[in-house]
Order: sequence, then C-alpha cells, then structure tokens
Amino acid sequence: MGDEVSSNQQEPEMSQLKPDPIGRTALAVEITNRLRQMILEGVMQPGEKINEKALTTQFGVSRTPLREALKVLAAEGLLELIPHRGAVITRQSEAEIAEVFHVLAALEGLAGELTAQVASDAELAQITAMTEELRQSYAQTDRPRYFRINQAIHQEILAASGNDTLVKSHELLAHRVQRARYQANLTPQRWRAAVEEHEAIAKALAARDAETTSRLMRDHLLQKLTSIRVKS
Amino acid sequence: MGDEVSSNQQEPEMSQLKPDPIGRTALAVEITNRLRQMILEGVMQPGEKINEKALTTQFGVSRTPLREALKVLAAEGLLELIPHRGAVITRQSEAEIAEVFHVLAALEGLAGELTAQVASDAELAQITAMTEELRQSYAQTDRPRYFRINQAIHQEILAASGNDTLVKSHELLAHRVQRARYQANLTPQRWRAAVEEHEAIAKALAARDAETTSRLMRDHLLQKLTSIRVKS
DNA sequence: TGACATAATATTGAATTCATAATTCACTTC
DNA sequence: GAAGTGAATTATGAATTCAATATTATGTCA
Repeated sequence: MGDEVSSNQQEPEMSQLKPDPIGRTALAVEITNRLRQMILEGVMQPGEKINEKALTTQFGVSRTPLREALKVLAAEGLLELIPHRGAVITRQSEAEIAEVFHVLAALEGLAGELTAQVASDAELAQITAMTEELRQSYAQTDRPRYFRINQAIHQEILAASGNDTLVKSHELLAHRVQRARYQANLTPQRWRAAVEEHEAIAKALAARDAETTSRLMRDHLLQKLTSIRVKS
Repeated sequence: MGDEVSSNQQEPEMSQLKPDPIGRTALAVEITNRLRQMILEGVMQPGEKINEKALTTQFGVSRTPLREALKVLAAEGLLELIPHRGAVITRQSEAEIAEVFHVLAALEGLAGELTAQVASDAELAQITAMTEELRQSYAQTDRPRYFRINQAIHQEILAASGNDTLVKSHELLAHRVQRARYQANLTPQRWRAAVEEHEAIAKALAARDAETTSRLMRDHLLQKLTSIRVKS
C-alpha cells in the first residue's frame, strides 16, 4: 500500500526543494509565519492572551486556519494552549532564557565543530570576510548593521555544518530568545569582547581546528547570556 | 492593553502544572499523541500517505481536530505537509538519522555536564542503581528490560540536568529516531560495550566530573549511531 | 457595602458544509 | 495499442455552524 508511494519517488541528489511551485501557500502556514513574526517582534507581548476572533478579523481569515497556526506555534513553544481558555504568549523567566541559551551554546558548539571539519574553503573564506565586516560595523558603532552581520555569521556557520537538523533545531530555539537577544544591552566592553570572540572563531575555523572552534562558539553564546542577565 | 493581562497573573513558584484537572483532554492533543505513537511504533510506515478521511473514521472524530494534529506532527518533523496533496510520513535517510544523532549527542553531552554539576546526591544514586540494573538485564540477556532501563537512564540524566528546555528539545529529536533506535541491531560486542559505557558514565557522574561525563555521554550516543549504521 | 449565587454573554472546541485543487478513469486520436 | 486530453471522482483547504465551557454581569441576601 505504501509501496507505490515509495517507488515513484526517487531522491537522486536534490529532489524536492520546492514542493510549491508558484504562488500557492496554504493560509495556515502564512498565518503561522505572520503570527510568529508578530510575537518575535514584540507586537504581541509575553503573557498576553490571544483572542481568536480579533485575529481572524485582522487577518481576514476564518478561525480554522488560525487555530491550526496556533497549534503549530504552541508546538514551537511560543504559545501556551490552555484548554477552553485560549492561547497566551509564553512568558519567559530569566531561568528559562538561561536554559535556552545553554542548549543553544551546545548546538552552536556542535556547529562550530562540524563546520571546521566539513565546510568548503569558500564557506570559511566567506565567514572570515563577514567577520571583518563585523569588525567594521563595530568600529563605526553601527549597531543595526552589527546585529545583522552578527546574526548572519551565526547562520552561516550553522549552515556550513551541513547538518540541516542542527540548523532547524537551532532556529527553533533561537526564535524563543530572539526578543531577549535584541534587548541585551551591549556595553562597550561586551561589544568589544564579542567582536574579538568572533575573530577568534573565524581564525580557528580557518585553521580547521574543530576542537577550538567548538569551545569558542560555546563560550561565545554563554557570554551572550551573561550580558543579557546583567540588564535592567 | 497587554498590561492588565500581565498584572493579574502572578507566578509564585509552581503555578499551573495541571491546566486540565480531570478527564478533559482536548481532542486535538489526544489525536496528536495517538498518531505520534502510531508513527513511532511503525504502524504507519515512512513514505506512507495519510488519508484524512480514513483516520477520522478510525478515531471517530471530525477532520478539524485531526488536521490540527497533523500540523503539530509536521512541526515536529514526523510528517511532511504538501499543499493540496496531503501528509506523508517523513522518510528518513541514513544521512538524516546521522544528523539527528549528532545533535542528540551534543544535547546529551550537555545533559551529562549539567547533571554532574547540579543533580542531587539522591538522583545520582538513583542513576547508579539503574546502571546496576542495566548490567543485570545484560547478564540475563533480557533485551526488552535492557531497552527499558537504558531509556530510563537517559531520561533520568536528562531530567536531573534541571534544564527543561534541554529535556524537551531532546525529546523532540529522540522521537524522530526512535524507530531506527529500536531497529538497531545489538551485537554481543556492542551490547557489552554499551553497558560498560553506561557504567563509566555512572562513575563519572558519581564523581561529579562534568567534563568526563559530558564526553562519555556524547561518545556513547555516537557509538549508538555507528551500531545503527552497520545494520542490514 | 460586600460576598455569593445565578443568569447573560463571550469564547473556545469540534462538526459540518462549501470551495478548490488533484487524481483517476474513460474516451479520443494518432 | 499507446499517448494525451477532458470529464468525473476524490481529497484537501477553508468557512460556517453548532455545542460546550468559561467569563462577566446582575441581583439578592447577609
């Protein structure tokens, strides 16, 4: 029964990257993405209760796809679904944020290790170039650009690891602390240290020193956590 | 607007552990769990297409909660949703399984590290006791019991880490390879080695040697991967 | 005046219905 | 006889409807 499904679906190299050829995205996933974005951008505050009806009118859809989206976001940990009482944006305690950062540190540590081992020379060169950009944006005190490049570097290292599961797992958790991440106060000392850490990472990567890269990335993340902690 | 919602909701210590007192579980989550179990137990084979109508009659529910369940399982990575063409059980290639194991190894490594640092003496004693049980089940060639205890030990170490985010992240990924894990052929050599690895882990934990525990758990997982690879 | 009980309202949970896209099958044509 | 086209069928996507639970409002009694 499942056989014919198996047989007519070959996977030579890169088979299905585009399951949806043109313009037809399901409403539910569209809503999921928009809602996620709204939560991450802080449009909807933690602890806030979600009113389904209000959102349906805002999005111009029915409750059915909206509720499907809520289920997905709850599975991602962005919402908490309470039976018969609706969904609330998960409020993150300091402790929970710390938990997430510890896991992220482990994941990025793995990413560093793998990337040092398997990334192409071109990818490593790209990371080095981006790190130089990072240094520039720091020198120019261009915080938005710094944030952008910083995030891009992390993503690049993740992607270069060649482990898509790792990328996805990281992404899921990174979402959860994105708000906190933006709010992190970047003191001059911390900013400078972060840049130096990035340069050390790029150097270790260029040398393909998996062990060191792993440790540096791990520590880099944990440092980021402490910089968040000291806020307020 | 979100303020009054925030203010009237205090979180002293353990506030809401039971959002649902008795007997009233939402249909959608019920279906999600049952479907997940079916997939993990191999009742539904990878690559198999899911027929919504058939499942609704089987479960005796309407399509609405079923579809919500499908969305959740897709978010967990157990299903793949193709627009207008339904859901198929994700087929896992060797490469994907390897990816998951690498991430699991990193997560369990972190768990070992944290547990060695923060677990109570009672928890560590419990792990040691369970490890002795594991040795017994090995000596008696009691595979089902071995599997059960093995899984329990891993869960216990995860739980003792005190990092719930880590537990949940691990759980999510562990689900994905549970099928492969059961199918792993436990050769006599591998079985013996696994028991010894577990004993080494218990020993390192008892000594509260975070560094060693972390490394051992990580390697233990990677060994498990190789034992799966050599099958067939 | 304040606390409790009860009714009214609003919101969520789930089933049904409608719309649209994909699959299947028969028929035509080469 | 095989391939391709078009209609019929089936399955999925989404809106609507119905039911059950929770929240709010109102009124009564102490």
